Amino acid sequence: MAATRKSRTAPVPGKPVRGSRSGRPVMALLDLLGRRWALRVLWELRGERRTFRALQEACDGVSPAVLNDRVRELRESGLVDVGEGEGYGLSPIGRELLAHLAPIAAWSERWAASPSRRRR
Amino acid sequence: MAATRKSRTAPVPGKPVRGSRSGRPVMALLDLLGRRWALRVLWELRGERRTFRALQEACDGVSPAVLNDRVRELRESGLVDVGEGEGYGLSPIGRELLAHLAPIAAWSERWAASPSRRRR
DNA sequence: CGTCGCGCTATGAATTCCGTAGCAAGCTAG
DNA sequence: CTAGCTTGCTACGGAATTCATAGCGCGACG
Repeated sequence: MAATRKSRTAPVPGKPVRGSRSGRPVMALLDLLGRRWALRVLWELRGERRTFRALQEACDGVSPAVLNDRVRELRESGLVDVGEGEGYGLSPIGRELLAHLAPIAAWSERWAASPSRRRR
Repeated sequence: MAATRKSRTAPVPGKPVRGSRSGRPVMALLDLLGRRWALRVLWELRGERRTFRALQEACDGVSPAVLNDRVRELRESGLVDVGEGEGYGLSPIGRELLAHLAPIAAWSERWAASPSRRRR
């Protein structure tokens, strides 16, 4: 079919997702956030809203095809919304998720200095 | 000699990673966790340690090639360790990360029931 | 020896992602 | 009206990643 190109379905809690048939919300989340640029897009929206092109630039020039896929999935899952002339931004529940991601950014600083990060 | 196959390099804080040249730890983390199965592997190790095959089964039969890649990356970044005859498990700092991921699982339950997941 | 489970590799195909180019629509100014 | 600009997004070919399946080498049994 492919109305346009590819109509990949965004992972939605309550339905089976890639890698899990259980339908547990956490599995849908792990699938959604495990896609390339998904976490980064959310991260770059943590502050103010951004237009498509501003978001693309913030994500180090990610290709618009992929960005559009991620943004659509994040909108379908309700984490991101669009406003007329306002660009993209986090929805209320999306902002809740980011609130949990913030301490992880702080953790990553400790991680960077961690001695357990040995290479081999 | 790491691998006969292409040994992809794990993202390491302090060095440029895919999609970001800044070297900021949070970018390395977003790259590391944005790879397929990475979050899921950490999630399945949140409890007790698991052997390679047990971990594979827990992840709905992910292919061993990918699992080995993820596990190697997670080990190189110090989040996961291996014990002789003990299988894979979280390192101390890895357990710190999971502590932050736990409330996100609780959040996902609220997300699943969220009405904002229906609009647009 | 035969068999088992283990960690892990090999391989070819399917899917996803990337980089670049460019279109249609909505301005704004001349 | 026409030219020039920005914005959201699609097209396309090629590169990278992920997938499913088969199977190797090893050690522990019996």
